[in-house]
Amino acid sequence: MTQTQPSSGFQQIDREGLVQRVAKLLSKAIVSGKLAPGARLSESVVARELGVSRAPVREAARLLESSGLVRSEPNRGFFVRQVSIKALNDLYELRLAIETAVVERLVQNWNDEIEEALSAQVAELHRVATEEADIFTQVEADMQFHRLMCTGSDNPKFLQVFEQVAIETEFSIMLIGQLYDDPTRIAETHEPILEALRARDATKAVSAIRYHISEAQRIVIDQFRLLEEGKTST
Amino acid sequence: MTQTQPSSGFQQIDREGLVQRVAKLLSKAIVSGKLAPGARLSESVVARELGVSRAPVREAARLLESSGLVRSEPNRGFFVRQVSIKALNDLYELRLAIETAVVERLVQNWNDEIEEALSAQVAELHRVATEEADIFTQVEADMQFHRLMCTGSDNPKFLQVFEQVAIETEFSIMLIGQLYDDPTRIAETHEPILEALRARDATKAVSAIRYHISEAQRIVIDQFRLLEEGKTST
DNA sequence: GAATTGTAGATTGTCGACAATTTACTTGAC
DNA sequence: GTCAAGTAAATTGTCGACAATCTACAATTC
Repeated sequence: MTQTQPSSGFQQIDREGLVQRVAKLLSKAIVSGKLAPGARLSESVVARELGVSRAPVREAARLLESSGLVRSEPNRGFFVRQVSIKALNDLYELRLAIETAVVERLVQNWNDEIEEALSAQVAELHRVATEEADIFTQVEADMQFHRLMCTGSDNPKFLQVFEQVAIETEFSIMLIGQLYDDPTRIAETHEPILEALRARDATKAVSAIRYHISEAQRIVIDQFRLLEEGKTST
Repeated sequence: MTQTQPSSGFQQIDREGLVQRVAKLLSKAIVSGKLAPGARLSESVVARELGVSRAPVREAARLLESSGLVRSEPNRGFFVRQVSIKALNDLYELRLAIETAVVERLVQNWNDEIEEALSAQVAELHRVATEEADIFTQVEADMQFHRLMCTGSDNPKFLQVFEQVAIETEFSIMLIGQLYDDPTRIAETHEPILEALRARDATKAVSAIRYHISEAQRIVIDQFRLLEEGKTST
């Protein structure tokens, strides 16, 4: 039983392994562009940089490999995968396939708990759009909505796949966020999905999510193309 | 340029790392039931058993973790996941979502090369059904057909997800294979898919794959339920 | 001068050992 | 007898070191 202590007011201390922390740090460095795409990431350099041994770095790299952020070549090490226009396209195709299936299941096992969670998350999306300016918080909130949908689908495998592409997804949402002048626009795009789910209308929900993802796809690709053109011309 | 030497007749030698081999061995041990579901898999025991150090075992376990065959608890180690009826159901739901999207793309970028590969694989399915009795070879051939479809979809992420659930998929096909009295039946169930793809009929192809997977799902669940009942009664 | 072979440096792959943590058992108090 | 605390064995987490492999460059041959 995972009963929490009666309001001891203590926060859970750093109960995640070194491997996870290294992986998080690495992925942040990659999506933020600190590590150039295609660059070899040397185990010893990373290990020295973070002040740990090479073993946890290797395991973290293998973790990131399965989420597609780095690729490994035997006896040659790990390399940073580059996000290409095609890769982003492929990512959204995958998300379309997964999340379509997710909303279909969500309509089936819709209940108050899920409704509560998703509604609250849309509210949160509006809140962070108005109160806070931090783009990263907004991206996190957007991700969380989709994560909640996957969780609610009651199929852990959907969530698992989502988490695997989560980092790239996060990266792409960041691109979207930079495009919209009005941050509340992000929040609004999620409402039709929630509405269709509330009505338990499978057809409507599917087309809502398809529209949502396709629009995001279009925006991300456009934005990314601009970003690349700017890079090559400078 | 990856130009092959002019027919030197040499075969590529075992160019995969120790980690991959350990992972393959472990996964085989799990799906074959040698390692009981829920059992803790001790690093030192596995390492000693295979005659290697613990480091490659740990990395292999982490690899298997991302394919959902084992789960890890911090400071407690790795445990083999149990395949439940629900897990199999979930697996097939995921495959349905993925492979539906795959055939949709396959219809779009259909070409002679893909047609050749898939046709050959169906022929291979027939061959192993008649000539050889080895169930494992048949399962491998079945898997390969679906893998080829994912490859042909030209979206690496689909293939990636497929490979992740590959081991469980293999396990489930094994169950199907044991059910059919006539092994050629497996080969035949793949023909409607290929036909629809050849005709480049998206609607037909989607319903063919949906039928194929749903039937497989039904059979696997039934077979697995029998297996479990037999276990509890003995 | 171009291509091949040889060699030195660097990097990954694997290992055995020690530290940190968990687990199972024993001991003791009530 | 039950519960708690303490303790020892076992297991995982991390590390530094050595072996295997790759990369880059120099030397040699044609």
